[in-house]
Amino acid sequence: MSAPALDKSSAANDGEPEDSDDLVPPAALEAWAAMRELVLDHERKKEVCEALGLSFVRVRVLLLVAQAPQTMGAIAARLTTDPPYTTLVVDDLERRGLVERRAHPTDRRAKLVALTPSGEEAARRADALVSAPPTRLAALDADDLEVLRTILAGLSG
Amino acid sequence: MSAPALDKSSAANDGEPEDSDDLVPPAALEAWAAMRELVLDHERKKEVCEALGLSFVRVRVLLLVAQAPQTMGAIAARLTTDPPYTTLVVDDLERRGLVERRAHPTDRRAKLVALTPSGEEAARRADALVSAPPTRLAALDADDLEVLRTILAGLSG
DNA sequence: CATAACTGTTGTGATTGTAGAACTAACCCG
DNA sequence: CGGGTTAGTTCTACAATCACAACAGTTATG
Repeated sequence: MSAPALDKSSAANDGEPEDSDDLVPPAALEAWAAMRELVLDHERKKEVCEALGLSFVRVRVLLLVAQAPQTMGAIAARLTTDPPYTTLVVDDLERRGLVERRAHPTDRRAKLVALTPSGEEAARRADALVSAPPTRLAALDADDLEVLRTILAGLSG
Repeated sequence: MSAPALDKSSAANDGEPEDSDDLVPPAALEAWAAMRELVLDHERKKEVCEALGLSFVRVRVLLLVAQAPQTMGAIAARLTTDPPYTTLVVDDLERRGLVERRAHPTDRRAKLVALTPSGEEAARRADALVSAPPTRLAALDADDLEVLRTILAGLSG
């Protein structure tokens, strides 16, 4: 990469309540930039989508529901899609036999979206593609990787 | 987050030439998962888009061209959009006075897309939002951050 | 020079995602 | 019970993205 032309002297943000720190350590900025580049460069939306024959939102639903059955609201919140569209997407996945809507145990209004067996299979394939680290990461020293893992493990919310 | 339900015993991928390693260190898998979660969780497409009044592809073009003027082809390749759509997006940005098409110095077919002054201003604002690290990252020890920065610096391709 | 390859554009159409109002069914609370 | 709220759906209209074919101008190649 050549030299970036942007003056990044003030990377503080103004409006948002989140990360409203005024003093961000430079090391954090650089580490963040490197991580962003690594992750965003390696995104394989195209590959995953055409491997499963699904649009990316649908894959995200699959991957989310694979962790645990979710209500429609939870899915919408996590994917930042509005309720109508969420309904549409889940309808489609249900029509394909990948998910099913179950009754919510305590709230009869809500529905729990869960994977069917073939949905699990699809989710597994998607996950295999998505969670394979890029070569340049996997090629690091075992020691460095261990350090990375340890530090980053503390961040998982 | 509760326990994931997917069996990730084999995260090796089959088809792609890239990362075709069969032996991926577990630490790499975990580090990768943590980084992905951090980056993808923190994406602020919505905020950036409504801050600039532009769709996300347009913001990406701005950010890309901010590094250095690019040909249409280079933009299309980097954003994985096809040429026709790239033309459309750059047209729009040009109409808004954020970028301009200049003549390519050596190839008269090609055009170099560069930022106008107000485009630079917009890119600066976008960058400020996008490159601000999440709080949980910035909140790490100075030592840990330094280690992260050092290890990750070696990966920037 | 003639042909082939490349860069970018135009035009058309399909697919995907976004936004809003209106509605049903179920829950909650006084 | 009755009014207010929530979860999800339907319907509508629209913006954004993607895909395909055809084209002009320029460059490269034999």
